[in-house]
Amino acid sequence: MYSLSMPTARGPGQRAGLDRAAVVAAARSVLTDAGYAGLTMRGLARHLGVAPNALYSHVGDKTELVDLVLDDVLGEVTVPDEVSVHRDPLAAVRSIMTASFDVLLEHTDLMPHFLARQGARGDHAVRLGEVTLEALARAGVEAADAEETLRVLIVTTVGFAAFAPAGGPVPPDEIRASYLRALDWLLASAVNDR
Amino acid sequence: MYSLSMPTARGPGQRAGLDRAAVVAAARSVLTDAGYAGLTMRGLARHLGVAPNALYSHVGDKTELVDLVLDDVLGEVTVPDEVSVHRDPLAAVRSIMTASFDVLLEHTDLMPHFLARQGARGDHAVRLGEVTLEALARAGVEAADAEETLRVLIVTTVGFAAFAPAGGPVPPDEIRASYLRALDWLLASAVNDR
DNA sequence: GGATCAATTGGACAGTGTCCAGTATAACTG
DNA sequence: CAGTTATACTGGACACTGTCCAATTGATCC
Repeated sequence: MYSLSMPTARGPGQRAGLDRAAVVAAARSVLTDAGYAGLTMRGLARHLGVAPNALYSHVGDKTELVDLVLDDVLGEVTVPDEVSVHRDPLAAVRSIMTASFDVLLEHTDLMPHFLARQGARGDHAVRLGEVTLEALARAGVEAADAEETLRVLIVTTVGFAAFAPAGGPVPPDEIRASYLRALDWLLASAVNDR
Repeated sequence: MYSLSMPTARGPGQRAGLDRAAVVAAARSVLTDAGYAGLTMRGLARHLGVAPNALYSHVGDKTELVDLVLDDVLGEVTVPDEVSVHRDPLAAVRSIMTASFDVLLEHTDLMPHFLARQGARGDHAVRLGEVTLEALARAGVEAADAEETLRVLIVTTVGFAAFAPAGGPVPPDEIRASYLRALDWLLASAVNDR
């Protein structure tokens, strides 16, 4: 699949059947087993059997690429349906957050980029935010406070995910435990703080 | 001071009177008014009127350089003295955290790097951690829980600082308000959670 | 005063992201 | 179905980046 053979099988003008989704998927794959430092436009192009410039037909920028990967990752978070949000909104919030956390754990490399970009603005991220806001409202958090609470939850989730990479001094499961605890603390105060 | 004139005033071997501290200070200055993207070894060397390689006599790496800048920044946090820690430990914790937050606010660019490095390990950072741990213990947090609480506080502080850059969608003072609130929530739960 | 160590420079190496000008293919139009 | 237009892709380059090596000079120590 890597087309290490046949270095130049295509002349200029000939299509490779590339696709924005394919580029994002490949980037994500490279990212998982080579880390952020290992994600380079040229390397990615090599993996796709394509000249480096070809990527710029589908992605404006490396930054945008990483943004897309990030939202792609976020798309794997299973959002609780209306009824469960209605029945136990606090559990729904907790579920969204922990699910996001676990998904982000697989791409801790992206968290610094996430923060540098001041949060994800992709479709999936937006949807997660909306559902969470709704659940918070149902849980009894005032509309004005809900947005702030959401911000706190996001910062905490992303922050902990950023701290969790395997090579670090603190083992990931310990980080996860700390995260869950912090989440409990925050939610407890958020609903009682009025 | 920038020596834009006299491009090559020195031959090989001649000293420039450079210093590790001077390099760090210059890096910090560049960082404040050009951002992380504007901090390049070559540019920094130019500001110091020195060849790029000269920096490597005082700093092993760009990564190490940024680490040093970070700890230099943290050195500006005023640590509460023993007596105030003894008298009102919770206020001491809050003071350390908010002071750190405010200092980090001036270098939000560094926060992604901070997270990518999984925390600061410099002298100043260590000292802040020790004092905070002591204050937490005095506030009634068990030794085992104190470390976890400290971790939560750090992640929150750094995370919010990372989200605060001026260009962002949310104004900095609003971010700061959210941070203070989150801090209150966390501390309240941390001391009651036993 | 002579030897040793550290700071500095010139020059280079291997990368990086991204742009410009062509070329061939696909899609659209009449 | 023919002709035009938009788009995907390549070759090749540009302007960078961090960092290493060898040579040279200044400071330091005995």
